[in-house]
Amino acid sequence: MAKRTRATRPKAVKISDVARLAGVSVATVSRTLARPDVVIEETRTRVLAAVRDTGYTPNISARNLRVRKTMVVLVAVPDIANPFFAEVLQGIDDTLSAAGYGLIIANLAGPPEKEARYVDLVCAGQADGVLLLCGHMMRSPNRDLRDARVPLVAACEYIPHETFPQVTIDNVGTAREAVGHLIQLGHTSIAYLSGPKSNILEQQRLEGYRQALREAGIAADTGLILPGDFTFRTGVEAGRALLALEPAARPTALFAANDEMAIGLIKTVHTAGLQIPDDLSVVGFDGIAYADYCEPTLTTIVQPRRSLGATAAAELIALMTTGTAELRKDIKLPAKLMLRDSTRPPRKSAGHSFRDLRSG
Amino acid sequence: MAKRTRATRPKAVKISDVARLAGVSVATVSRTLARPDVVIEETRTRVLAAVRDTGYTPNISARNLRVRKTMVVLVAVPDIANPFFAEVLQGIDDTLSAAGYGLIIANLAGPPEKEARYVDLVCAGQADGVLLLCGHMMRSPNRDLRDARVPLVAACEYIPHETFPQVTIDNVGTAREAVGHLIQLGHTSIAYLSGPKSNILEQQRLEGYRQALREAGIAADTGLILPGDFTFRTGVEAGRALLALEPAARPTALFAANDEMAIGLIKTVHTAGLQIPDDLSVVGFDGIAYADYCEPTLTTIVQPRRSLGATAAAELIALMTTGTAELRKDIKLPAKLMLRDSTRPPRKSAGHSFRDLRSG
DNA sequence: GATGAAAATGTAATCGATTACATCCGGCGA
DNA sequence: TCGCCGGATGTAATCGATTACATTTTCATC
Repeated sequence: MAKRTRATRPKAVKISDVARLAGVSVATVSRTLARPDVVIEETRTRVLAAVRDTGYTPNISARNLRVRKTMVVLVAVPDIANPFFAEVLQGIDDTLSAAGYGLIIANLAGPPEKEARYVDLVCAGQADGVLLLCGHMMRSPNRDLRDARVPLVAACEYIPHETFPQVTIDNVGTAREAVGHLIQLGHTSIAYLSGPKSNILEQQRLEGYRQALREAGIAADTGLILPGDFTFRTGVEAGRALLALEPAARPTALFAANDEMAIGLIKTVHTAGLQIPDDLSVVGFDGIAYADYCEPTLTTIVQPRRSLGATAAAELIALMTTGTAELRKDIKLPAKLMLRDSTRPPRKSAGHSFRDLRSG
Repeated sequence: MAKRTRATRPKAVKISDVARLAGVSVATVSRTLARPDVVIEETRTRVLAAVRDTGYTPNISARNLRVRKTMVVLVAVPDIANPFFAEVLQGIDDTLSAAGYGLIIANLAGPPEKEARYVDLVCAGQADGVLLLCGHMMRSPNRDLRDARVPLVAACEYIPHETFPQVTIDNVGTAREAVGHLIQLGHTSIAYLSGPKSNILEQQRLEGYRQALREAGIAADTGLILPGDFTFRTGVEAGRALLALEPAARPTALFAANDEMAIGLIKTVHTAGLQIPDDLSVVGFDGIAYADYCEPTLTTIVQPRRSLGATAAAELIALMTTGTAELRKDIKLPAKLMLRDSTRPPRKSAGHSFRDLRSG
């Protein structure tokens, strides 16, 4: 007489079915599956046979309800279509799914109410932990993610003033190294193609740029800081801005806060007739796959994308299983400068680093 | 006295707490939240106030256990780092999360036992539906995804001999159109850079290529079919193969089964001194973002990536909620040829389509 | 063979929500 | 006034697994 209002999934084998078939109690079945060593050999084989025959698999909702765990973690990603994050996600996925966790991906590109929905979901206990790749604490109108009393770990983008573990690279130091490479080559007029000012990565990379110039005794010229927002499009715009300058006033090198902008810029100035790297050396940041595909290939800072994800995931697992683990608050992973075809000494220079050329 | 073996999440507000505070029964609270119209105004406001004061959110595991639903769908993706799928995922995510579903992403790049784990997970009732972007039926050693008795929908890659809905583009027809464009321009020696032979998309695109040649009365030259596997690397290799040919024997145009290979090939032959499109016209397939970033920009077939995802998701939702809906088995979405800078009439030709030049 | 500890298994409470069914109450028609 | 109807709410069964505690079995030892 059961009238099915909604689509109902039929007949599921449950633990009591297995128990009946094996001639044991449900407790024994559960134990056989959870801790095989505590049941006697003979019972175990009987139970396992029954499990196989019935095709039993435990109902996860029931288990979760009982043990108060969900075995899923939520990963907040700024933009899933961004290849950089896609690779970080791979690392996360590898580690987490090996440990038996499922992951819900919260793609924050899109309407902001989505973020709120995800926060509520976590607060409702739908996840055992959260991985933030998004550079900010997620909020919903009434709650904060912290209210969820769930372990948090951040990766890639540093979130200031927080106490949970964060897995990042040394953006300041690596940016300094990138610009240092240009200086080594003999460049003294080095532009910076920036990200959105509010972004922490942008702030750190800009700081690295400044430090490198300062160390080399090169005066920072604010006219050489081009606005951008990490997208290809703004790279193109920056390229046009460069072309609009008097040739003599043009920088001989440029450090871009990420690869996408660098590639956009290169494409633009290259089509306009500038030679890369002869007329302009370019260094990017991130090490996305296309940095190695474009023409010329891009010298860039390669971030350990998979490791960033995997490390953060491992840290979160530790946190989730052992409660408050030893909080390694700031975990820095090494990023390295990958030399490719987009950098070279400036034309006028002999190739040595005559740092005081600038003082004219 | 509660000794916490595992990390236990503390104090969760439950429905009975709300009921007590509001001075009503749990049933009333549940009803207030599920069907506000059946409780009287005064009670409703009292309950809602209690909900707000306590910060109550229902325990999803408990609800799922009771109503036998999970509100999550599993999405099987061949490779999450592939920008094409990343965008399809966006469409899926938009639609699904708007409808209140969470999504578990099964990234099939990686060890095959992962696929099995996901199959088991679905069979265990952990998902209400599955979206397959992977071109094959998922399996685990003992089970098939069909055993899960859960709605399935496939998208992007067609899976033959199945009865569930599939959302794809007309690969044969669009490939024919792409090659037709080259023929229109006057090309008669047109190479094909193929995908892996076992892949259905490859088979369909190859078929489209053949049809276009046949219609134009051009004899298919199997020497012009270059092996590839959809990766950038094989595009590079194909480029080298092309360069190794006698200049006179080289095709004047090439159709690549996807953009990534096309870009790899262009980069390779371009660095070697061939002019694109003057010496070689190239058409790609997919319309990934980089097709518009590379130098020259790539003429390609643009797939409606977001719509593919969104449509498939919508179809799955229909299936999940209304049981066996009207099964629109094959849903074809339009893809369009995007003309950019990588195609042009062949050098010798006047630019008109003198199709019978070949018979010379 | 009795004894007790340890090992194996069983019983039943529990997790937190949904919902069929029971109950209560007010109002309306006869 | 009685009885009935229907709307609002309460009671308690239920979903399916885990596990504390109870009970039974095993077995080494004297």
